[in-house]
Amino acid sequence: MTIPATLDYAERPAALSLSALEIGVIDFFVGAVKVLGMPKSIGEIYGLLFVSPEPLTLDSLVERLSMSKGSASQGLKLLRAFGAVKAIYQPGDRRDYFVAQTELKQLAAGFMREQIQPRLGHGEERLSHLQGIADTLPDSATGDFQRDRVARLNRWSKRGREVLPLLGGLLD
Amino acid sequence: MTIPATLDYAERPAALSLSALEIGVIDFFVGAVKVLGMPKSIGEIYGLLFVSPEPLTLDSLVERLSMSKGSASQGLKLLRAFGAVKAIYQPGDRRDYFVAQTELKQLAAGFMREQIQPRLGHGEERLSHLQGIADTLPDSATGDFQRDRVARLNRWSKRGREVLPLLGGLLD
DNA sequence: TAATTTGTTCATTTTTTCTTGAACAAACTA
DNA sequence: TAGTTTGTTCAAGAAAAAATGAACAAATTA
Repeated sequence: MTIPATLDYAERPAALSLSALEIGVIDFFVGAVKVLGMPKSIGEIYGLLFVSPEPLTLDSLVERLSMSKGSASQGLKLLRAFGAVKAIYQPGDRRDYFVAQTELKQLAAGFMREQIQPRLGHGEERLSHLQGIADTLPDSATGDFQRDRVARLNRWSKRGREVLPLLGGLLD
Repeated sequence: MTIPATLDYAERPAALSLSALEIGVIDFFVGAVKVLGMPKSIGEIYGLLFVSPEPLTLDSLVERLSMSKGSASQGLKLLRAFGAVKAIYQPGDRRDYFVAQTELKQLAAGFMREQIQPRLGHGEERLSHLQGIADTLPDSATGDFQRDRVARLNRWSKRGREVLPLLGGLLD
């Protein structure tokens, strides 16, 4: 009992309910989150919320994106942590409704806070550990060279701390 | 999108020939390239070259990092494309010798050119496709809303093109 | 020319990351 | 209270990314 090849869209029924514009916007965000190193489900969820004039429930995301409830729940959790999505109260309905936060500056701030800052923290720790080792290096040509390298890493780190906060200001 | 909590070079046999400082620096760069979405072999190669006072051959990288020749070759290829590593000629030796390029600004420029710009290009294409669809949307509340969203994406894109070039200037 | 060294490519294997779906808990409702 | 709806968690499976190693080519040397 096979279905004719020309009807293969029937295999992904829910995708039919997305308009060309919705598909295009989702596509855009899937590409964007890939650049930022995030799973595509994140881009799908944010993208659909971004084009939707109405708030959407978890179930409608699951249905329209043909995505598992687990992925949708996890994805929304992450997006809320970023401040990229917020839950809004709808009177007379127990379900959570979600809308996209669309201020670029806030999106960038959330990404910075949740993804970048924690990792930079680790880097700083590693760096001070390295400095400790560098200080014990012998007073040889190699020792001098390597101390210089560690000094360079410290300059990079300092420069990073100076530059990152400026980015926010550029995104108003 | 997940980052391993700890890196255990000390446990690996061939890592024995690496000093504590070398391990620490490699560790630092493995963390850094992960943040940038690159494989750890890239961080290992760059890290070892970064701390090494002498240029290294492909074979010495393979040996000291206990990495396959294939990975080392591929990694060096990518790092050269970035301008993060350069091959230097050693008289009387047929092998290629490699050194790390350590100017932060140039490293950033290479990363931008090889990784960021191409992906942004795709985004621009998708965006103009989206604009085409938006222009055909009916003159309804939903149509207006969605046209507005696409307009917002275009503003983001424009802002990105304005801001990215400024970054280079901040890294002197 | 045959053998050796050096480095690249790419199919396969391994590792890592993402998604799924079922079990569960909490909050409501009949 | 028993049943339903809503959403979360997490073990297991699927998919994607990275590393390996063997085959190959190019350059060199005996």
